[in-house]
Amino acid sequence: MNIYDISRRAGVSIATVSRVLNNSPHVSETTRKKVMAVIEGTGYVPNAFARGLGLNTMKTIGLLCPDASDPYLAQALTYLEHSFRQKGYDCLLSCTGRELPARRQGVELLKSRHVDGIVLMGSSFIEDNSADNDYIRDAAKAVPVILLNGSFPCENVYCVLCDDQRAVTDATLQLLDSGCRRVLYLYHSNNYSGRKKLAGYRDAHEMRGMDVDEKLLCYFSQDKSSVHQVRDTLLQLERDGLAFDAVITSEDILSVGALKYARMAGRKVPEEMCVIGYNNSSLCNCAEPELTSVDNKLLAICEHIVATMLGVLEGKEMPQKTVFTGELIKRESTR
Amino acid sequence: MNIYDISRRAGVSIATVSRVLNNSPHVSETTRKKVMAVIEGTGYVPNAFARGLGLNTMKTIGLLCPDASDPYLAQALTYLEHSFRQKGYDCLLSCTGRELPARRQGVELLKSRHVDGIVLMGSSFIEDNSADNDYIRDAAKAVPVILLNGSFPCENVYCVLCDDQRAVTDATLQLLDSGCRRVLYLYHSNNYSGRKKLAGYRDAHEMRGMDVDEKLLCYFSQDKSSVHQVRDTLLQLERDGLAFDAVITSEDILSVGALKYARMAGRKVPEEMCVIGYNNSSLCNCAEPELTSVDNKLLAICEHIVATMLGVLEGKEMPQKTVFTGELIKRESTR
DNA sequence: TTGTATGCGTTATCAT
DNA sequence: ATGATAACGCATACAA
Repeated sequence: MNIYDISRRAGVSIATVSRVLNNSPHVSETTRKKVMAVIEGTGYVPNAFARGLGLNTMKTIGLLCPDASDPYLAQALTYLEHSFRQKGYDCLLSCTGRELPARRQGVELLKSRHVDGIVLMGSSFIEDNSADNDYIRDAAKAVPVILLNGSFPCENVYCVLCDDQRAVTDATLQLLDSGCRRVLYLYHSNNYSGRKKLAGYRDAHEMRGMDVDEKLLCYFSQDKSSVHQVRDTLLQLERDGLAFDAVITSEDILSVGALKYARMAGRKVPEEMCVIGYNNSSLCNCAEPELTSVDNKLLAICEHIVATMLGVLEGKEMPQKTVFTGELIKRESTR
Repeated sequence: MNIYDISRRAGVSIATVSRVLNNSPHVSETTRKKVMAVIEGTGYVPNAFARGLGLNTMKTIGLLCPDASDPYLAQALTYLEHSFRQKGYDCLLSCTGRELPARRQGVELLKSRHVDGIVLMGSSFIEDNSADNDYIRDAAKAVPVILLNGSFPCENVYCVLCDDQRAVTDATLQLLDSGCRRVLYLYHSNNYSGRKKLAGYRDAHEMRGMDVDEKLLCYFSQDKSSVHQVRDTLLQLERDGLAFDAVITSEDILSVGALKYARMAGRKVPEEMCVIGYNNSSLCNCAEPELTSVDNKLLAICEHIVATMLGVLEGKEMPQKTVFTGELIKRESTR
């Protein structure tokens, strides 16, 4: 069943059928009704591929997601997909992992499928070595690219993010001002966002005239950041004589590990030790005690991403960079 | 840059370029090299829409996911997308929520985009009222449909699932045989899978010659199933005089709520009360104490879904229904 | 082995 | 207001 069949049955030309389909104003009411009747009677649906070929778009957004099973990214995925679909765009998903070659390949794939725009989800996309970001610059030449939680000044690349540095500063100050003296910092990324958070940690100490003990900065590689790994590492640090009375982490999951440590070491939270996570993910309510965490405004970020993408696709001028402010959500793991 | 440009620059016909592109054997090595050189020199990529129009496929699988932020479905999403992409198929994602009209619309959308196959993720797709499943029968007339954790006998619909009933029976027996006498059952779905799990709970009691106290069956609606809601409901049940010494739930998240209750009520887990979840999701390690849960073999299910889909698309005969057996993963919340 | 011609199902540009 | 026809870019049957 194609447009020719419809035109034949309705006794009009395919041009008229097409006009009815795209509700062009240049159709008489009578013929419109006649054609619509045939369309509904046959259940005809226009062929999306042919339409795509003619218009050079299938109204599709490519979502590049390092890991859809990460609660934070899964939440973002849900928000983005929902909003885009509401606006008439479908989402092509590509879970590439965090390795550069795979990400590059993911972008290549999306480009080859002629998506209308690409969203890079998460701060892990920007590499330090500028040349390693060429695949993004390249993609931006073809379609608008939007970064979720990343900063990358480039034509046709738009950035929507949270001020991580300030958010961590505020969170750290909260710890210091509530009496904590040695705040352990756990992180598992050295990328742009990761460095910003670390800088926030340092800022807070500087603001209170305190030196940062570099031994308090504890890095976990992505694959070694399971709850148990973190717990065991902290137990070991304690045995090695490292003292700390608070923990702040770059991700909620690391904080859950810290809470596990506290329980095993018999340290009361928050009385003897405070913990603050980051992302305000669904883990916060599941943790015991429930986790104080930085809400980095994911919903607002996602909505802004969709609005920006649609604006760009409509040819409007859109802000290259939009920054939201994080907010500390206090629960049971802090005083 | 299209196939005509390439053919002109290479001094051959578009047919030859096409042959090179699809590595047909009927091309001399010299011309192949000549054409490849031009292709690589220009960075030409064939237009996916035109190709789709001609072949009537863009090698795309539609994933219908009620909620990508659910840890279990997010995990499935990751597995499926990864496997499909490895096999050369891209995934179009549609997070429709759990309401019938939206799901119906989601299927419609995927069909209109001519996906090669559809995966319905989760047991919430099959309605009790047979007519309400017509949209699935309808979709199956156009493309193969695969159900993740659902059973639906229908031509061109394939089912891959875990034997939930038996898994819950085994889990419940484990509780009864370790001395628990009053096992509370928390669930939040009355669909096919939900009823199977409940039946498993009843089976276990029957096998041990015990009657089921209907007051121990506690339903939570999807939107009222937050950790806190569960905790508060259990506190109220206890105040109302309902006695129970174990909890088994249809989802891990409900078990987390039960653990929250235990802590607030001052009941020691597992000494005074045991808890078993379902799905063996990432929440299990985050909970305190860590949650014993039924592993329903998600990875195996997803891999089998992909294999089945590819088989069907290649015209092979594939099993209509494949059942995996769940496995109880013991952690700290049981004796 | 290579080239020519046609179909795929739309949308858009002209005429009328 | 409507119709004829040309793109759109590829795959492929058929011819050479």
